[in-house]
Amino acid sequence: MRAAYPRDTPDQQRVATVARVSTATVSRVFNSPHRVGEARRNRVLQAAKELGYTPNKFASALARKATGRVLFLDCNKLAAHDRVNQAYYAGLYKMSLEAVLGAVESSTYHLTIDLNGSAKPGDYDGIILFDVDSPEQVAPFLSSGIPTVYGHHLGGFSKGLRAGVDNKGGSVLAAQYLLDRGHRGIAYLTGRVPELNSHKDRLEGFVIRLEEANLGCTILQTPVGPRGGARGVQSLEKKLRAGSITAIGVMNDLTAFGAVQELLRLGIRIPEDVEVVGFDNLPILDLLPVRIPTVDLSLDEVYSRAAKKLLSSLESQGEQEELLVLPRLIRPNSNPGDPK
Amino acid sequence: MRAAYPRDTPDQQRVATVARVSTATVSRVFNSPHRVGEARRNRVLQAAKELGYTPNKFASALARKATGRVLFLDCNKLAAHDRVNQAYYAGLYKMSLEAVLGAVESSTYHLTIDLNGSAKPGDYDGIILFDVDSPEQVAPFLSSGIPTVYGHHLGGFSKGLRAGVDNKGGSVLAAQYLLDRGHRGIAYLTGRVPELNSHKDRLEGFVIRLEEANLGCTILQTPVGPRGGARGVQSLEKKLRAGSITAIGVMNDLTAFGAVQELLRLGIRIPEDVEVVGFDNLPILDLLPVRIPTVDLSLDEVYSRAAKKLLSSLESQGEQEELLVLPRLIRPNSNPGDPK
DNA sequence: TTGTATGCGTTATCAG
DNA sequence: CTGATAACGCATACAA
Repeated sequence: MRAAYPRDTPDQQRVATVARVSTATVSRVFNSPHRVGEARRNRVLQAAKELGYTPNKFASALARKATGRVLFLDCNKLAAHDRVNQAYYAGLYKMSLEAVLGAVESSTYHLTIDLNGSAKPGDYDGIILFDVDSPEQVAPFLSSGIPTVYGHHLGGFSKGLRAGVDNKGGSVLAAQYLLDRGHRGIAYLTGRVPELNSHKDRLEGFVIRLEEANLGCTILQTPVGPRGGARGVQSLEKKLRAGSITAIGVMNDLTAFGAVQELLRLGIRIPEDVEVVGFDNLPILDLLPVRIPTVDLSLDEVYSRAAKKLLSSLESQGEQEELLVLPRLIRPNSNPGDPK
Repeated sequence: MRAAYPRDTPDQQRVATVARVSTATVSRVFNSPHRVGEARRNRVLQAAKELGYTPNKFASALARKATGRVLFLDCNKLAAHDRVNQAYYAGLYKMSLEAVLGAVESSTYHLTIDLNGSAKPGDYDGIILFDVDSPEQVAPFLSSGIPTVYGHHLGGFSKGLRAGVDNKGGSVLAAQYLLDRGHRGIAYLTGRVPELNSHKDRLEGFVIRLEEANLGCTILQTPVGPRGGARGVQSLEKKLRAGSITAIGVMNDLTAFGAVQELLRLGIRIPEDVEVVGFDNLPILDLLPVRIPTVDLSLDEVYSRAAKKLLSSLESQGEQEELLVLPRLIRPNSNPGDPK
């Protein structure tokens, strides 16, 4: 037998009694406050506060004939050879999840997560797609009629509610950093271009900033990951030793990790001889004997906004805006563990 | 105005009609099947299957006067100096979450997550605590009367429903591996002993296995993390070069990472000269130029069982058993990305 | 603007 | 073992 636990949670009726109004008014105060007279509204809010009342989300959803649920779905499905790398991004997932949670928690909706992709639209009032890869991936959700918002690399996407990282802008920051440090011979390790939006945008932003400074850029396409980074450095070795290249921008930290390792192995000092700047702000950078700058995606910001946008579009059909968050540069001397 | 989405989900009434029974009977079939006659039960199951019926969890919770929610709370709060290391464990969190989800999903309960610790018991019918650290941490939950299950390092815990990793057993596997490889001079890097259960158990298991083989063990206490691992190796350098120590067990992979790096830096080859075995099966091991064996916590198994245990104890007050899952050794030649 | 009354899908009580 | 029926807490026509 299922045990019953005393739930002293006050209900709408209690609040209504205390506030000397009807339950309908209490409901209105929480759903369409503007439709309630100020005097009564204040009485209700006061009573609710005193009693510690929170609307029961389940009953709410039931009465509304809605599911009352918002889905958070991890879409991160890359090519098979990238699967192993995904483990390094779990921290970003967790951070994003936390951000979404903060927004949904305070609404009348419940956050539901799905990690294995077995979710059907229709079971949810709203959907948040994490780390989508291609338009085909989002299409079924958008056409389902369920309000959907997705993130976070938006290069090739053009429709629906979406929030993302300004990869181009982030790369501009990275290039800017190297320029400020006085570098003139700069190389860039790119990856899966042009298939991957994020890599393409990052490359573009980097090159653009250098062009603005009337500088060229040695672009090298390498496999993504530590091994690719090492290989990239090997290709550049001559120029690095000759001093014609003194800085390297890398498309992500996983690859930057390998690049740094290889540089050190070759006896090239960082940052004295060569400087490297990464992207993603992955914790693995702390495993290197030297600190390098990187670009933080600000995914918490991205998904917090995404969630809020979705929730507000659940109230009124919103517009199909795109929302871009500018990443922030993490300097090698700053402590990544610091409070933001 | 909130849009209404067509939910063609069949309800209890539809199933009841099709099965020619009352709604009460349908409810019983899904909650206490044994209280329904076989003929009718089959009719109901058949109808439910045809219609694709799933009980509405919200209505269920409402009628039951319960919250209908199960909480998954991340308790991982270590000392400040360890905070930075936590980022490496996000993957384990995600894996555990997925396991819990799988179990809860198919029940009439909803899984709710809380990442910032602002959850109050009483808002939930059941609670799953992830990665608890000390008995004081769980005490308020246990005394709240809400069924609670916690994991996953159970060394110092003695009450309540719990599921955990057999750290001792895992360490035995690690030691066994080194013995099988013919090593006789073996060292062990331990960490925060005796405060941390996991470290204590791992040390114990390792030493016990060596004792059984009539071997001693050079035990070294080092800080946890890459730097600590490097320092440990430095302390052992003479013995390593002399060949009196040819293998090192380490309390976790983060520390093992540093140990391996330092060994290689010293020109000591792995596994030819010295062999290292880690613990936790963290993906960062792939960032090393050599593969080392490690011990996988099987947290998916742990938390899957934990969730099932909790759910069943929600039906009937269960016993306060402890559940221990034996980790599995990951050999350096096996691919960690392989399907289990 | 406000209150009354009804229903949302399910479980639990009670009578048969 | 089974069926009718009353909650569960809330939102929303509808009436006032």
